[in-house]
Amino acid sequence: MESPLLDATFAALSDPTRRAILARLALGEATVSELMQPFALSQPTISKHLKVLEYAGLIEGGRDAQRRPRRLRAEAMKDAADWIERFRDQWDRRFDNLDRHLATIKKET
Amino acid sequence: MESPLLDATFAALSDPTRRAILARLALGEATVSELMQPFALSQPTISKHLKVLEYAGLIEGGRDAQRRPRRLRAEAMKDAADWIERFRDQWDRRFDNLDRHLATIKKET
DNA sequence: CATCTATATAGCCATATGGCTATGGAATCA
DNA sequence: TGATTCCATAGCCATATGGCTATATAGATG
Repeated sequence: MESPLLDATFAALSDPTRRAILARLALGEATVSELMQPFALSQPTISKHLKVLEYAGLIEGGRDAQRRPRRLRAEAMKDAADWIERFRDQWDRRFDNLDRHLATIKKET
Repeated sequence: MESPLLDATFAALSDPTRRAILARLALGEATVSELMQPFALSQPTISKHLKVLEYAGLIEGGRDAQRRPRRLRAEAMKDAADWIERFRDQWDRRFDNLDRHLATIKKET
């Protein structure tokens, strides 16, 4: 039931800067300087965001000389998507049941 | 690009208690006392969680005498699901491109 | 070696979050 | 009316979060 990683994933997704970073990384690997570029934020602030994303398992880092290029890890994202999907299934079934129930009532009258 | 509601939705989903409450509400309307029942948490704490969920647009409240039954609103959840899905599309396309690229390279050798 | 580039880390600050207790208010019920 | 039930609100506390500046470290380069 409980899932600290899922907690961390949703929390990571709750910030617009981090979502933008993920969107950028969906296009391919990028260095910190590159990721920093679109934002009016300091470099340490970006590094902090990257740490949050890494903690959530959403990205991982490599190394290329002084650079620490980040790339996506899609699995954590999938866990989040799965939770919502399972939720939606349950929700949909509920309406199916309601539909059947209403149909039954209609039949009975 | 920015979306305060999406921020709020993901933030709301990042807490296990709130996800459990949503799962319960997927089964149908429930009062605060009913929602409280599975948890070792005080009533005001549950009310606070409900407020967070309501702020995120994930639930809404009705009234029945002293009771304040809550029910789901699926739309906000859908926004979150949509964001992830659009993300995944982009991500998948990237691999498609990579596949094509590799195929091209292979052809050329 | 000296320096420059790329990034991380430390530490500060203000605000948000998640828990609690205490209290208040509205309906119901005796 | 008075007590009880259901819930909200206020206020406190500890910790987390998101921003910053200043500084440290690692690798490249003159």
